Amino acid sequence: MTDSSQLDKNYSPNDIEARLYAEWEDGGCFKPGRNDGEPYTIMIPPPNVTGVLHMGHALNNTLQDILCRFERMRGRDVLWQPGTDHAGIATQMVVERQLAAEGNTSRRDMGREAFIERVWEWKEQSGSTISQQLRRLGASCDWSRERFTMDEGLSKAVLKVFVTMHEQGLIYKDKRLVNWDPGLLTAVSDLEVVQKEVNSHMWHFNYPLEDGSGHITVATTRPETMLGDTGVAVHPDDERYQDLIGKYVVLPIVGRRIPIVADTYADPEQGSGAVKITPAHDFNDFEVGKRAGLAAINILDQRAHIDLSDEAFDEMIGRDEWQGLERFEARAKVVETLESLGVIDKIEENTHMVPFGDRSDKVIEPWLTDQWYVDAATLAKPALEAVKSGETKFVPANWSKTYYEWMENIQPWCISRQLWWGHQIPAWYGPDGEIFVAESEDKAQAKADAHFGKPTEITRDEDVLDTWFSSALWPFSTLGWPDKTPELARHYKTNVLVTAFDIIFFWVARMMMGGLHFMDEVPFHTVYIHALVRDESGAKMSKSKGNVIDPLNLVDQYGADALRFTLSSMAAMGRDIRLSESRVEGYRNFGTKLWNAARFCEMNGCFEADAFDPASATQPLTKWLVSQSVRAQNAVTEALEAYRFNDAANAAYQFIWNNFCDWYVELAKPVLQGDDRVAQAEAQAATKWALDHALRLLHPFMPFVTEELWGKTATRADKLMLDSWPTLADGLIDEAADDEINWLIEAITGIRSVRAEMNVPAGAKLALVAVSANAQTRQRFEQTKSVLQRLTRVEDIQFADAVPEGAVQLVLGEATLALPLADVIDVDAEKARLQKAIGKVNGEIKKISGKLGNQGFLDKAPEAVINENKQRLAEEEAHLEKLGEALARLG
RNA sequence: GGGCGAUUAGCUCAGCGGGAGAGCACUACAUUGACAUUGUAGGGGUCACUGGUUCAAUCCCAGUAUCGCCCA
Repeated sequence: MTDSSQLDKNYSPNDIEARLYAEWEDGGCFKPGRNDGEPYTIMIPPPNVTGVLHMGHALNNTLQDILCRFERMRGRDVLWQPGTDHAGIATQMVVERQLAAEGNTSRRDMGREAFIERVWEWKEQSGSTISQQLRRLGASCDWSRERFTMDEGLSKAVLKVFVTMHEQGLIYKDKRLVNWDPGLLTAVSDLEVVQKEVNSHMWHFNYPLEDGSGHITVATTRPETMLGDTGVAVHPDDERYQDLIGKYVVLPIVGRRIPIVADTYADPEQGSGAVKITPAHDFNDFEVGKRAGLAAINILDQRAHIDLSDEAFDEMIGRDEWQGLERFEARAKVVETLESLGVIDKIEENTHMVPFGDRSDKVIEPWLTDQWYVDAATLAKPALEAVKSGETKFVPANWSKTYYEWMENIQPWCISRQLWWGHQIPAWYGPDGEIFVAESEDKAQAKADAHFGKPTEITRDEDVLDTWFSSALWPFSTLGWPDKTPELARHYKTNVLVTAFDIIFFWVARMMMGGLHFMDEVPFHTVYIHALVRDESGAKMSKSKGNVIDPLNLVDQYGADALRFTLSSMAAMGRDIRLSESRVEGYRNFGTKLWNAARFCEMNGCFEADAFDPASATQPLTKWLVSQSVRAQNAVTEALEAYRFNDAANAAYQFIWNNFCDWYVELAKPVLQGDDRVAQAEAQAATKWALDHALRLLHPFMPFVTEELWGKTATRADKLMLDSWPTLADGLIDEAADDEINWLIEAITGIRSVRAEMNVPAGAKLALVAVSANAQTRQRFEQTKSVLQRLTRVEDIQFADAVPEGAVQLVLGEATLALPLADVIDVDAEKARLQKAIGKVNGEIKKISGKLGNQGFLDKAPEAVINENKQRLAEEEAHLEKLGEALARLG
């Protein structure tokens, strides 16, 4: 046969992907509202606008796209809402770096307005990187609805939420310790702080007792903070210090008189058991200070330089020497000074955890400032309840524990940031500091004028809100809230949030709180938590380790489909994914396999075949194909419904490669290429039908190659992505046809196996003698003769009552298949082969009969299990007998 | 310290109360047959260890060891 195919010999993803994506997008295929199906909605976890696609995004969005394409084909009205968040700190840093590189003025020189204008310019030029990259993965989001957290509409939502929550007392201003980044000069969230192990020292200081009766030794990793010490704590039960509680020490250098207090925070096992308390510069000390009524004295400015301008230092001798020292210089000076005072007990090597800003890599300072807070504990209650009651379900369920932990221990959420890029806080201050919160300056002015009884000048709070404040509103602000839009009514609550576990705190928690408070309904029905993608050796991918695999690089090399399939086939629940490139290569080959199966169809006239009605198949092989199609469809569907992406992908893979390509196509060749026109027509129709079925089942995983083949294999009314998901009835499964084809497969495999084991040259044609075959087996041989001969290189099939001399024998059901090999056979090798088989069967028999000989088993095991074992035993015994006979014949 | 999880073939991982699986790698054979980005066949496992529950444990429970992650 000549290569008559219109299809190229190989599938070339690079040529095809961009074109198909444009066709989908331009054709409006991603938009909701194409049908009146039940809505299905997924909100993308908005990537950072400065972000570039990494493996985590690739997995996350592949899974979302699989769900969207699956549900779209099932007739749901799908909205996958895309967009990005404005990433306050990250974006501001990017632009500031750009300014610096250009040798331009800093943002402070430039002024707020000009700077923000500049950020918007950057956003217009570079802000759509990740959106473009998601397109390359095949993501079927509705880009016409793309949103950005700084959009006008979303900003309106932010204002409304802030003002409302302030009125409700859920947003307030407070003076508390925050994580202060002295590099970026802003408060940052707990989640933006990374703890790193640092080799340093533990310094032990002797603080002299005020009464001159001695000293108490305190240990610290941060000597410089001693300038702000306002107490020393010991454990109330610590016998060593019972008489010291309530006494005072005199703080060296400063001269401050500070009390020794009892507090369980002091750990008797740690160091000396006594701990210095610096409430203004340590989170734990702050709590101790509150309990013991100790003052909090701030000793650092915003850059973390020493600032002793607090009145507590008014009496201090030599205060000026310290003023303005950088914190680490101050540390050295404190140690040096204490040394000269002779109050250092000892200095030990010590490794401990130090907080660093994840963006700035500067050591974070707990710092006492005025900030805006959300009363997260109050909002967390309904959010917690919603998961406990099952209104929102975590998949896998054990992640709900992580969520509970977080929600139950939630702290007030600091939402103000000392940045310019972001939503400026809608709060204005009167001359006396009175706060006016309103959605616009006019309204705030009106409030102020009313308050003061005359026109009064007000100034706006300089700070902006945490990016997550606007992200928390994402599931409804993107749908038009606070306006009552049709989209909001139709698509909230959303069906599922797909995200990684490290984002549970960022996303899930905050969106749950926001959604419940403002929509009175949870934002998602289900939260699906997927794995983290690691490198081949299991390490988290990071730039500093240099083990980052760029997903787009893999897309270039192997195609988006191959990457998507790899990720989904490895996306088992609750596990990490170790990505290896060979796996991606393997699934690229899978795409090629499918492609060539389509070429085969074309070359065999299947493209022009009539429509096939699976219910009216007549040939066992076509019936078997239908059965396999039904089983594959059920397996993929059930797995996707349960978010078992790996099972779904593997079911599709197995159907296409093993069932369709390896067996069906091979078995159908004699029919497709034979003379029986009726059988041929049925086979052609069935082949085409099954190929379409395969394209549908595989589409969510490999959208490009399936769509391309869909278009190439027939004239279609519409795109595959808009076609329907198969829903074949279970009744189409034909057990009898399955048995027959399975028998055939077993026969072929058995004969091939014997040939290979006996080193029969691949080209050698053999004769086959079926001994003691019953009527059904004889009939099967007659029916499948041509394909059996073709696939096993058997020339002739005969039936006999006795095994001929010098034959290799294999047992198939009640029959023994003999391959006369008189001239080639190695009797010893054949004996060894049969003995090995006998050994295997004997092992099985021993195991099963052991079970059946156990009275407990017979009494307590379910009847079905007992019967199954009895049947297996009978089969194995019959098999053993035949093998024994075969061995005996060899003499 | 609190929590979660892992340990199954050389590697990466599924499975999970009743017959140990996949992909890759490996070995042998096959090259004008849809496809060598292939096909056929094969080797390879005390399912970490120790107890317990059960008629039956890779699977459930407890403990041990090793490794990971999250929170403090």
